[in-house]
This record gives sequence, C-alpha cells and structure tokens, in this order.
Amino acid sequence: MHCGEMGSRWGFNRTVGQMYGLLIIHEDALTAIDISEALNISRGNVSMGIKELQSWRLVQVQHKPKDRKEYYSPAGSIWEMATRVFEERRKREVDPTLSLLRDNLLDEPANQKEVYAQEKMHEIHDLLETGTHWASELQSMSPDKLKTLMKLGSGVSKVINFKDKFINKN
Amino acid sequence: MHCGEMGSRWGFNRTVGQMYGLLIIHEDALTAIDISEALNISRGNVSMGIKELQSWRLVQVQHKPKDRKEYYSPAGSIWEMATRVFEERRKREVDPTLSLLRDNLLDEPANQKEVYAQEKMHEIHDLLETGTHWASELQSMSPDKLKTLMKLGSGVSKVINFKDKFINKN
DNA sequence: TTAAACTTTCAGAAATTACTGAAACATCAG
DNA sequence: CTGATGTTTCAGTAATTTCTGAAAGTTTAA
Repeated sequence: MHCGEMGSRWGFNRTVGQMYGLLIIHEDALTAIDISEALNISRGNVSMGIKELQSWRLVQVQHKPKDRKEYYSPAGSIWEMATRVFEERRKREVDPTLSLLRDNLLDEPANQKEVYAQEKMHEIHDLLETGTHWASELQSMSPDKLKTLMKLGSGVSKVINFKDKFINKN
Repeated sequence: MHCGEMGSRWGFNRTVGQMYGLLIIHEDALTAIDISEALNISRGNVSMGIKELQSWRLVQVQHKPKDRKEYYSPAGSIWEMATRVFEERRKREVDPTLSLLRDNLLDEPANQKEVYAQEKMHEIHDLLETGTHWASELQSMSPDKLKTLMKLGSGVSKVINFKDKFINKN
C-alpha cells in the first residue's frame, strides 16, 4: 500500500509505481495475475505497466520450466535501479530540452529582444550540458568510488584545493 | 512557443512552464495581463501560475512608482534557478519517500517476507539519504567550486586516490 | 467612504491521462 | 490442426488535472 504511494512520485504513474514496489518487496518473481490480484487492477493494465517498466529497464522476465507463464522481477540491484531511473529521467526531461535549445540557438536573432532571449537560452543550454556531462562521467565511475566521493561530501573542495597547490608547486 | 513546450518537462504543468519561459526570455518584468495575452490564457490561470512559481521560489514581484500593477520577473540567476528547481523537486519527490520508508522501518517484521521487504526498504532508504545528503553538501559549496568540480568530472577519482596515498604515507 | 484598478478564489467545464475488459494475437502440447 | 493457456492491444469509460470566468477580495487615491 505505502509502496504504491511513493511510486507515483518517481516519474511513472500510480499503478506502475505500485507494481514496481510490489516486485521489489517480493523476493520471488511474480506473474501478471499475481500482480493484478495483489493490486486490484485489470490484467490489461498490468501488461501496459510491465511494458512501461521495461522501457525504463527496471524489470526482467523469467520463465520457469514446465510453465508457460512469465515471471517478473526487478532488474538489477537497488543501486542500478537508482542510476537507471536517473538516466531515463534525464533522457526524457533534459535531452529534449537541450536539443530544442540548440535548434533555437541556430536561428539568427532578428532584434534586440531576441538577442537577449538567446543569451538566456545559451546560459540554460550550457548549464544543462555541463550537468548532464558531469552526471554521465559520475555514472561511469564504479559504485564504490562514487560512494567514497559522496561520503567525502563538500570535503571534496579541500582535496581540490590541495591538488591545485600541488600542481602549482611543480 | 518552444519555451512553453520544454517547461512542461520540469515538474510543473504546461502553462506554468510557459509562463516561466516567457519571464526568463523577457528582459523587463511583465504584468499579469501581459502574460495572459502573450500566452492566451485566462487572468485567473496566470494568478494561480504565479502562485505556483512563487512556491518554487522562481519569480519575484516588483512594483513601479505611480502604478498599482504587479510586475513579475524571474528570481535569481539561471544557476539559482537550477538549484532551486533541484531543491524543490527533492522536497516534493524524495523527502516524503524518505519519511515513509523511515516509518515503515520502525515496524517489527511479522514474518520472513516482511524481513526481506524491510531489507530492501532499508537499502533504498540509505541510498536516498546518502544522495540527498551529498546534494545538500554540494549546494553549500560556492558555484565556482562546484563548476570546477564538474569540469573535473570523473577525473576526481584520481584526485581522491592521490589524497589516499598522501594520507597513507603519513 | 467611495470607486477605480487591480488580484485572488473557486465552482464548474474542458482537456488530459489512466484503466478496464473484451477481442485479437501468440505459443505450445497432444 | 486444435484447444488450452497464456499475453497484448485498444476503443470506450473513468478519474484526474488543468483552465476559465465571474464573483469576492484588496488596496489606494481622492
């Protein structure tokens, strides 16, 4: 019940959130019928929800011997879940914005107002680009390194200062 | 037109997004009527949209002498806009999830299944907590430091290794 | 205190999004 | 090939969200 509630806050709709919560919480894989009965939703809705979760690369399908049913379970660890949600949301929310901005920046400004508008768009573009670039670099680091970095927190600035000093000395 | 389009991807609804886009792109502050005419939306809708944007701390109101109208313009720089959207989304999306998880973790598991469920919830809780903690530490850094860090990208791991070696030598 | 000029509120309408259930489709054992 | 046991699709309906516009509220100048 509670798990469904929180799901709706993470980019998919209520039932899809509930379905994913259910799958995470259950140690063993569930069939479509299990899900539809547990959450009181139609069989068709489960099918659509699974499709949605697959498009987020969040569930996997298994088959059991002597059984034609499909069994669903979460794909990957909690950590992977987080990076996938992060990545997919970036694709859906940031990437289209970036390409829209790029297109707009190609146009010649026709007057003073458009010059100003383009300046602002440029700022937003650069910010988003730096951000997504950084995010993808972080994702390419190993989870362990990333955890170290996160634990370090703002202390990282000290390390950077330190590096600067070191470089300047040479 | 295009600006409205992208707005709808960032946590508020279409018209609110359009309104904010309009405000960013215009150098000078706009009145509620300006906005409602530019976007072809009702006066009441503008009022509600402004309220929404204020709850995100994204617009400010100005008054001009000899004029009773309210003039709206974006609050803060593009950089501040980004950190505010980030922060507000965290408040709306992550914080409630965290407190929900905390509540659930206080319950005694009644059986083996619940033990497993709680383990998973614990993992998610810890991950979210580390993440939000890190995010707030980063936000407490100056924008300049943060930009340096972002430019450094995954190269940061080298710096961390370097620090480790240094510490181990002493 | 009044009226003009503005802003806010909110009930109902419109638009959008999500869900159902029945029909179509797929796979496989006999 | 057939029927049993599944999954997927999708038109129509239900639920939710957003928007309108008229009424109520606020502020200020005279």
